[in-house]
Amino acid sequence: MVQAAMKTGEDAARPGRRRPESLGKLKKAARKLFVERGYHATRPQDIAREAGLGHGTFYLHYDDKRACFLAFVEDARLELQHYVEARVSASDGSLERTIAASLNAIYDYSETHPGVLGAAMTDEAVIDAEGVQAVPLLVRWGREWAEQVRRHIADGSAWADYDADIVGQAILGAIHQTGLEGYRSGRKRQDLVDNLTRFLVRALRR
Amino acid sequence: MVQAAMKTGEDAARPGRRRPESLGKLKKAARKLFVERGYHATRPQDIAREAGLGHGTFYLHYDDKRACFLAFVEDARLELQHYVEARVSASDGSLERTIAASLNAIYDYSETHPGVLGAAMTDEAVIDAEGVQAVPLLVRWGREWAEQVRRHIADGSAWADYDADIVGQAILGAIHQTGLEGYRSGRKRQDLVDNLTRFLVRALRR
Amino acid sequence: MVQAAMKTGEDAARPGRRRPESLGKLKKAARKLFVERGYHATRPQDIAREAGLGHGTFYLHYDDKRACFLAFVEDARLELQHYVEARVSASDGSLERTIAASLNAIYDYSETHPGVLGAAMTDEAVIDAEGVQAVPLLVRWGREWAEQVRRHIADGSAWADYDADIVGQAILGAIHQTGLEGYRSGRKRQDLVDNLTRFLVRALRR
Amino acid sequence: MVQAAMKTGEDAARPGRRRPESLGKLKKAARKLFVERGYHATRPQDIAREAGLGHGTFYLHYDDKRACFLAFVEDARLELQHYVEARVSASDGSLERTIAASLNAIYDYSETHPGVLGAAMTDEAVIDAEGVQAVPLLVRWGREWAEQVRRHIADGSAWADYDADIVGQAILGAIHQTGLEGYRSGRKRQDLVDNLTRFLVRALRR
DNA sequence: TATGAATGAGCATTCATTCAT
DNA sequence: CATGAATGAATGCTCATTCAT
Repeated sequence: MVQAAMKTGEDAARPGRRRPESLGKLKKAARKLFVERGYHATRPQDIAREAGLGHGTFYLHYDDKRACFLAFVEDARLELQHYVEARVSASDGSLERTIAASLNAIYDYSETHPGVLGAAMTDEAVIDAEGVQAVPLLVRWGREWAEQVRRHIADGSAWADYDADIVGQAILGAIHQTGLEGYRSGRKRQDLVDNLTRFLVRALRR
Repeated sequence: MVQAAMKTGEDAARPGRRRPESLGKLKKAARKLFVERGYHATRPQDIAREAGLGHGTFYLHYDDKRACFLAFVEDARLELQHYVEARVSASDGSLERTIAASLNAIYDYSETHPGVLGAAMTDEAVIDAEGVQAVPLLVRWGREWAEQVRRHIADGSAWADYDADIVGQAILGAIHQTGLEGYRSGRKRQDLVDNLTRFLVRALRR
Repeated sequence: MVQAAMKTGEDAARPGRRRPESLGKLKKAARKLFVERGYHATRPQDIAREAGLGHGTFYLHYDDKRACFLAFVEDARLELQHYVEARVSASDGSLERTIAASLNAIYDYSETHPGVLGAAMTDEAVIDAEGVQAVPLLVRWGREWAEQVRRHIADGSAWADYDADIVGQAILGAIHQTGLEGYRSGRKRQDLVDNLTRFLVRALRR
Repeated sequence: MVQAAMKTGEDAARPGRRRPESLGKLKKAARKLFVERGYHATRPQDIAREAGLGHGTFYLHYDDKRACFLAFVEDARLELQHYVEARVSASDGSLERTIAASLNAIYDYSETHPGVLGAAMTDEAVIDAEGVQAVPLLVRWGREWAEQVRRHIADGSAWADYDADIVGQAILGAIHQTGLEGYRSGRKRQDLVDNLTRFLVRALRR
């Protein structure tokens, strides 16, 4: 689904028949609009037009608006995951470096993809009254932090009296809220990273 | 349930000439429905009927749905503030006690007013596409924590190398996220308070 | 539901508050359009406009388009019932007179309410794929004929070897089809009544 | 299932150059779906997929959905006609035998092709708001009955005071309605045939 | 001859808000 | 002060049909 060539502008390979480049266009358009206007103010029709496609084409690729938004969220999640994993695995495993690397990854992502995280974290309760399905994005990320905490407890670098799940959520919450407000009030990124790293390291390190 | 105040915000209804009964009924009904169904799934008409009033009466007291929601949020904010202030001022001023008292106040409020904080924190971007006005509730609470942090830095009980504003948001974020997910997953309140108190005290105390 | 006065054009009584004349207007408009265009080609919006009302008003009075159509059918059924009952009870009870009176009533109704019966008999399977509810109008009318047949069998004026239910449907079917096609091809009403009366009387009378 | 004919109507597809396989598949699929879901709930796309063909192929064989439905109706009409002709010509020409043979043919067809007659008789007003074209199937069948009646009047076996056209429609209506409701309510076929034969014979025979 | 992605007019329905009473 | 009938812009979604391949 996006292997190489693209007909309209690039070069057009000839394998199969036609390239389903529409989905790619829709994804890009959806991200742009969800970020710019938010979920409620974005109509499927707007996404289609932004993608240069007809209204109906949207429904060829997504069951409904909700499915499109969820796909956007999932994409963002995976992208951020790659960012973080790359930075973290490049650091030594120390608590401080892990945290700093994670924070830097998140801020890098935020800077190169402005607004995406904010849009992707739209409370799911808000996008569909019923069928609240799945675990919210923030909670999933909190669980990943819980995993980190567990690891550091196990290797003796973090306090053993913590409940990793609770502390994982706490860390994620601190990062999230700091990032949101830091962004709003125009704080310098290095200050945010420094303060937050210090804060979290002190909270965790035995 | 809150008759005085009501001028901090923007609605301030009709100042209460004779029987401000209707406003009280509407407030109660609005809180009930915003909590039960959320902002989008609650219609002014539903609020009016729940209050036992005609549909039009709603607009006698609120300019629009948004104003009604904002009034609900403001009320919740003030109520929680009273809870926290009462508990905190009853404790000695130590960092640990202050934090523990705050957390207990928040959890007490959540238990006696189930769902209210969750509903009140509905992202404002969601309730009005344009004119994102006002500072979100969470940020305001974060600022109050920043104030606390500043105090503790001043009296030497907290690390002086912190930027109080950043750390204040971090604390609020940790509390918020922990509370949300703790509620979702049914954690025991004492575990939440204990872990979080430990976490924050270690992060702050010099 | 249309008792006397009418505000807009007639005279406006002052009893209660306001007259729910909208429902009456909608009923009239719905009948007109269902008759002229059929169920599928009539949009709720068209009905509202025809009634001189806003789109939304339609949904103040009917849950949905289907409910509106069903109400139209029910009204037509009752009206025809009154026509038939009046004519039949005015005749002596003889088989021939009963049949002729019924047929005349039906043709009178058709002439004074052109197209209504045709529209009202729209197959219900057609108006809603699911929830085929209720017994089709034709079948209900067939049952009323079955009742007549049963009576005539009981008093010895009709053949006792008939199953009244089957024959009731047969009679109704003969009337229906004859009426439809007679209308289409412009047959003289008296010819239809005469032939059909003869046909049914000979079929039934012992 | 019907490969010859197909030119009585209006579609006539591509005359069958090479492999008219696709048309056959489409016919089968269309019949299945029109019977199972009805006209409105069946999309050309569904028919094509059911036939194992691409969506576009549908329009290679039919001008539009309506033409496809009409072809289905015509096929059913011809099939039933063959059934009836075979049975009727096998009987002696007496009124009673002719009627009984016809009824049996119809019920045989209904039993071996469940739902087909019901679907084929979908009111044409319903399948196309404008250009009500063509004579409805029922009316055409009514005319065939009129022909029978004329014959029996001519040979003296039926009352001469009947207008054959009117009575033909009446007969067809009685058969149709009885069949529909008999099917719905699960009447035994023999009862239906017996009662209806008696009913019609008595109505007609001088 | 066959395909299926693309289209966009069209539809039923909702809901925040107004205003005559 | 209170009412609730009325409004109509707006929304999410469907589907018969076309056309580039």
